[in-house]
Amino acid sequence: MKYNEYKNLNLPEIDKEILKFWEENKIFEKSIEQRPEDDTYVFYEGPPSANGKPGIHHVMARTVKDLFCRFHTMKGQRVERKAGWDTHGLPIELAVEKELGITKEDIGVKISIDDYNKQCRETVMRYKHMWDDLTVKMGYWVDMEEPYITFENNYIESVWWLLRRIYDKGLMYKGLTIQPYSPAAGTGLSTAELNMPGCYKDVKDTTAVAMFKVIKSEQSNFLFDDENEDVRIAAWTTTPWTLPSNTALTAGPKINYIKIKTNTPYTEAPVSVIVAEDLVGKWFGGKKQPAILEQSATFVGKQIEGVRYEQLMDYGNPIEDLHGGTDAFKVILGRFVTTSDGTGIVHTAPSFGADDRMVGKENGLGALTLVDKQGKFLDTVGEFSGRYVKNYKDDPNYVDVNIDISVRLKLDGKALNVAKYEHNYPHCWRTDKPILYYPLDSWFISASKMKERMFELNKTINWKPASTGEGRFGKWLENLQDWNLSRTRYWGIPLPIWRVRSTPSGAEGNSTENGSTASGFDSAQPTNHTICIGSIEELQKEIEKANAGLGLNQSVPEDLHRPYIDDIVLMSPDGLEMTRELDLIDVWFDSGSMPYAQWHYPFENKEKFERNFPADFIAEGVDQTRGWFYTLHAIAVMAFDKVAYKNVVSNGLVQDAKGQKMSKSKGNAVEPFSTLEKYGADATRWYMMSNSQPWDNLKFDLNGLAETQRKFFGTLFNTYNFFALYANIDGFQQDEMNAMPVEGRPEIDRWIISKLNSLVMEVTAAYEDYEPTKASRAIESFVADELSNWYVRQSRRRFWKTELGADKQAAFETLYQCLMVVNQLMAPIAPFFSEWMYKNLSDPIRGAAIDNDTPLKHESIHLTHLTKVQEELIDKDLEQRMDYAQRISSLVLSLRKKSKNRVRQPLQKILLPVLNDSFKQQVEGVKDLILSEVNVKEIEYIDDTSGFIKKKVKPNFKTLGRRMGKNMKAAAAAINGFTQEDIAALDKSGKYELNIDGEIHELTTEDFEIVTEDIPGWQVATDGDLTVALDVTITDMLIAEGLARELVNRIQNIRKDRDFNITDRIKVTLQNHPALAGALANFKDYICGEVLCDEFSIVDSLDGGEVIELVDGVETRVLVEVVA
RNA sequence: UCUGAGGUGGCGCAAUUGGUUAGCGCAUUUGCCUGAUACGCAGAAGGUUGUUGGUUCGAGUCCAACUCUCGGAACCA
Repeated sequence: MKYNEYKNLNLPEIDKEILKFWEENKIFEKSIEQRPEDDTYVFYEGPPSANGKPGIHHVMARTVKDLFCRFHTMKGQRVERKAGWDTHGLPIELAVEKELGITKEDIGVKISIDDYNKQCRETVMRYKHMWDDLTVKMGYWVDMEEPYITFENNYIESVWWLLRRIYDKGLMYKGLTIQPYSPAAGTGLSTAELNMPGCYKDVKDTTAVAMFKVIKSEQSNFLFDDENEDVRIAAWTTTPWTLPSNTALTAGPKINYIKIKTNTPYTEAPVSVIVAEDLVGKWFGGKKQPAILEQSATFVGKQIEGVRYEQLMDYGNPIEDLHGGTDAFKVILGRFVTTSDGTGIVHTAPSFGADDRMVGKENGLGALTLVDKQGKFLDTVGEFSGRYVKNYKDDPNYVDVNIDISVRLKLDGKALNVAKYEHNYPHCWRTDKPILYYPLDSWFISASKMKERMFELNKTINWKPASTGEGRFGKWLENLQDWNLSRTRYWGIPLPIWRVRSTPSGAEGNSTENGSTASGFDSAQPTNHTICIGSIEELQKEIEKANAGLGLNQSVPEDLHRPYIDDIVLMSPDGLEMTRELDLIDVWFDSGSMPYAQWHYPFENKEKFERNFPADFIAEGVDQTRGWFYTLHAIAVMAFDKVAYKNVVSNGLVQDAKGQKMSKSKGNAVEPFSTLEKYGADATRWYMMSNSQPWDNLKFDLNGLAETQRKFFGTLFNTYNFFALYANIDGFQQDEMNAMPVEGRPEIDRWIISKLNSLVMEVTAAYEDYEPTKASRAIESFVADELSNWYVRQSRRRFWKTELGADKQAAFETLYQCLMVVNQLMAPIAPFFSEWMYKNLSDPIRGAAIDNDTPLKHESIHLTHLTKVQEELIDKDLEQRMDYAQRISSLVLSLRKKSKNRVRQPLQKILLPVLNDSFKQQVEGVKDLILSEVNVKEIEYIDDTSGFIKKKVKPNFKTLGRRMGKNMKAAAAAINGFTQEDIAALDKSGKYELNIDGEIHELTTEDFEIVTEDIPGWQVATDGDLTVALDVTITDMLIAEGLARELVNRIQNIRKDRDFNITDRIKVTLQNHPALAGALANFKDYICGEVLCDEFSIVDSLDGGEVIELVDGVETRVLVEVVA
C-alpha cells in the first residue's frame, strides 16, 4: 500500500474530508468512551446565547477550550463536554419586543405573557444552526446531542434547589435600595451588568447650579446681613430632572464655605450665594460670570447644619416616609461631600441616589419620587407632568426636559449657572439608553457576607493570566456588593418565593411589577410568612396543602415559567394566602448554576455530578470575569464552600489588524465562516494561538493567517510529500514491531530524534501549564528550522540512493517518527491537518498495528496516546555538535559570499582553529555534513601548538560580575589586556589569580571565554566562539568539478521542467565546448550518476536540444531524452 | 480619579528574569541553494528599547515621575 501523494495543500478541503471521517466513525464519541471513567478531566462549557450570531472571537475562545480538552484526552483522560445554551434574559426579550413592535408596557395587555414567552422560547434558538455550524466547522468538539438548556424544567428545578440552599443559609433578603434601573428595558440592573464593556459612555448633559433660598431663623441668622437679604445656597447637578424631588442639601462638615454678594444672572436681581470657599473661582468673577461684589467671612459646614430652605420647585406632592421621618428641605452633613466638583454642597434627592438615600434616612428626611418607572414625571409635577426625563422612546421630537427645567430656574431667578457638561454616565447594556438610579424593592443574595471566603478560595484557582485572578477578579471580590437577583421581566426563571402580602390590597401596588408609581417601602426580611421552594416535589406538597386549606384546585404547572407559576397560591402556617414574588432571577444565576443544573443535580445524576465537580478547566473571554467566572465562583462558594473550577483561562479581545475593536458599525468585523472557508480551521486556530498569548488582545490580520497557512502548514505538508514520494519509490513501510534501534542510526537521525524528544518535553509542559502559545511556537520552529530545513535538507541524498539499505531505512523511520510525533503534538490546536496526515501515514499499516496491538492501531490521532518523552534519547552533546555544524556552515557561506565564490564551485579547505580536543572531536562528528553543505573538500584544524592563531579572552560577566562587584570594570580591563602568554597559562592551569588594587581574586576557566578572532594572513568570519577561514585557491581540477556540477544542475532543471518522472533514466547529448574538457574527462561518471543518465554522448555540433550557460561565457547546447 | 497590562526597526512578536554586539518573522533589496518546499541560506538597509531622572561595575529588564495605547473599577452631586 502506498502513501498518498498530493499536488498541493488545500486545508479547507482537508477540513471537509476529516469532518466526514469523524462523523461517520463517531471519533468524538469514541474519544470519550475509550477513556476510563475514573480518570476524568472536567471541563465546563459556558453557554452561549443562540439569539446572536457567532463572531470570530468565538473561534478564539473555543479554540482555547477545545485544545486543552483534546490535549487531556490524548493524555488518556476522559473529557466529557456537555454543550449548553443560555436561553433567558433581557437580550432575548428585547429582541422579541422589537420584532413584535411592542414595549414592556404592552406585555400582558396587547399580548398575553403566555404568548410572549412562547415567542421568546422560539426566538432564543434562532441562530442555533449557525452556532452548530461553527462548532462543527472549526472542529470544536463538544457534545451537542444532549446540551443543557436553561429554560428546561429540570434546569430550573436545580436552580431553585440552589437558591433554596442559599436561602436556608440566611444569605437572601428582600430590600428596598437605590439601584441602577433601565426605564427602556423596564428592569433593574445588577452592578455586573452595569460593568459590561461599553456601558459607561461620555455624554453631554445639561447641568444646572440651582440656588435654594434660605429661610431666616435663629440658626440661619448669621448668614443674613439685613432683613431683606436674599440668601441662597448653590448646588450643582448633572440631572436637573431630580431637582423637583430634592428634599435636602448636604454640606461637608469641615469644608469652608463663604457667602458671595452678586447679581443673579438672567434676572439681575441682587442675591447672596453660599458656596465652598475653594470653588468661588469656578462660578464667580470670570468673563460672563456673576461678579463678586462682596464676600463674607468663611464658616464651616457644621455651622449651617439644620438650616432650612424653601423647596426649590413645589408641586404640592406629599413627602414619603423613609422609615425615619418626613422632614425635608434642610441642610444636612455628609462626609462624602468634596470640593473637587460643583459647589461643595450636594443637591440631595433620596429617591435617586444611593448616598442621598443613606444620608437622608440618617437625618430623618423623607423623599419625593416624582419620576415613574418608565422614566417620566408623574402627572402631579405641574408643567413637566408626563414628560420623559431622558429620551427613552427614541422619539424624534423629544425635547430635553432638563433644559426646560433649567429655563424655568433661570426665569425664576433660581439658577446660578446652566451649562452643557461632558461626563461619564452608565447606560443600559441592552438598550443603550442612560440608566437612572431608582428605589427598587428586590431580592438580594448577601454576597458581601461571603466575600472573605470567596477571596480566600479564589487564591487556590490557577488563573491565566495570573493578573486577572489577583487583580481584576480579586479586587472585585474584595469590594463585593450584594447580588441583586430580581428582574422585573417575563422570560426567565421565576423566583421561587411566595409571601403573605402585608396589606390586603397590596397584591398589585406592592409588587415590583411595572406600575405607574414607585413601589412601596416595605423591606421585610424573610419571615415565616415567606417560603422558598427548592424542588418540584416540595411545590407539589405545598400546593396540596394550599388546595386543602384554601379550597383550591391547583396543580404543578407543566411549564415552570410565567405566567403559570404566578397563579399558584400557597398557604402560610397561619392559613393566609401566599402569592409568588413576581420577580425573575438574574440570568447570570442561570449560567452560574450550570455545574449542578446541567445534570439536574441533586434530583438525578448524583454520582455523575460528583465526578464532574469542580471543573479542572474553564475558559471564556475576559469580559466574563464579572459575569460567568464570578457567578460560578459565588454560587459554588455560597452553596458548597468550594471552588467551581481549578484552572481558568480568560482570553483577550480579538481586534482588527490595527488594534481597533471589531464592531459591526465600523465594518471591520471579521466574519468567521468565510475565514474558515478560505484558510481552513486549523490555520485560523493555529494563527490565533501562536501569534500572541490568548490573554493578550489579538490583532487579527488575514496576512498573518495566510503566512501561517503557507509557512507552517505548507512546510509540514511538503515534508510529508517528500517522505511519501521516496517511501513509495522504495516501497518503504513503517514496521512498528521492528523499528531500528535509535542508537544504531546515523548521527543526524539521532540528532533530530534528540531534538524531537526535547520538543515533546517542552510542548507537553507548555500544554500542562495552559500556555498554548509556547507550545505552538516550539512546534513551528521544530518543523521549519530543524526538521525541514536541516534534517531533510541534509538527508536528501540518503533518500535518493538507489538501494534500500540500513542507512536509508533509518532515514525513513526517523522522518516517519518525527512526522508522527509532530502530528500528535499539534493535534490539540490543529485537529484536522494532524488527523489528515496521521491517516496518510498510518492507514497503510493499520491492519498490522491492530493485529500487533501497537500504538498506531487507532483509526484517529485523537484516539492515540500522546508520546511520552524519552529522556535517554536527548543527547545534549549531539545537539551542541549539530549547532557547530550549522554555525560553521553559516560562516563558510558568508565567506563564500565575500569572496564571490558561488556554492556550486567546490573549494579545497576550511581552516578551523581549535582551542581544545573536545571541540575538535565534536566537529569531527559532523564534518561530513559541513563539507557537503558548503561544498568544500576538507577541514584543516589549527591548534595553538602551531603558534599560528591568536587567542583572545573575554570576561564572563555573569559569573564574574556577581563576585567582583565594583571591581568589575577594572577586572574587565585587566582581562582584556591579557597577553598570549597569560592566555596560554590560563588555558593550561585552568586558574588565574587576578590582582586588582592589591586584592587577589581566584578565577577559574568558567569566568572566561577564550576565542580566536584572527588567523594571520587569512580572511576570517567569526560567530561567538567560532572562527573560520576559507581557502579560496581554485585549481584546475576544482574548476572542472565546478563545471560538472553546473552541468548536473542544468540537466536536472531540464528534467524538472519537462516533468520527467523522478526515476526516469535519460540519454544526454552534449555539444562540446573547449572549457568543458576537464569536467568531461574527470567527472563524466559523476554527472551520469547524478542525473540518472545511461548514455552520455558528446558531439561537435547539435541542432536540437536547449542552450545552456554554465558559467559566464561558457555556453553550449544539450539534448535530454528519456530512455524508453 | 484609581487600577491592570503594555509601549522594542514600517508591521507582528522575542530577549534565559540584571550580564555587555537587543534577536526572529513579514515587508524592501542583492546574491546564492534546491529533482520536497510559496521553504531556506548569505548579505544590505532599517533601533538612542515612549520621555526624563535614579539605583548598579552593568538596565529593554529594577525604582520614581511624566506620556501614550488598550482594558478594568469607580465617581452618579
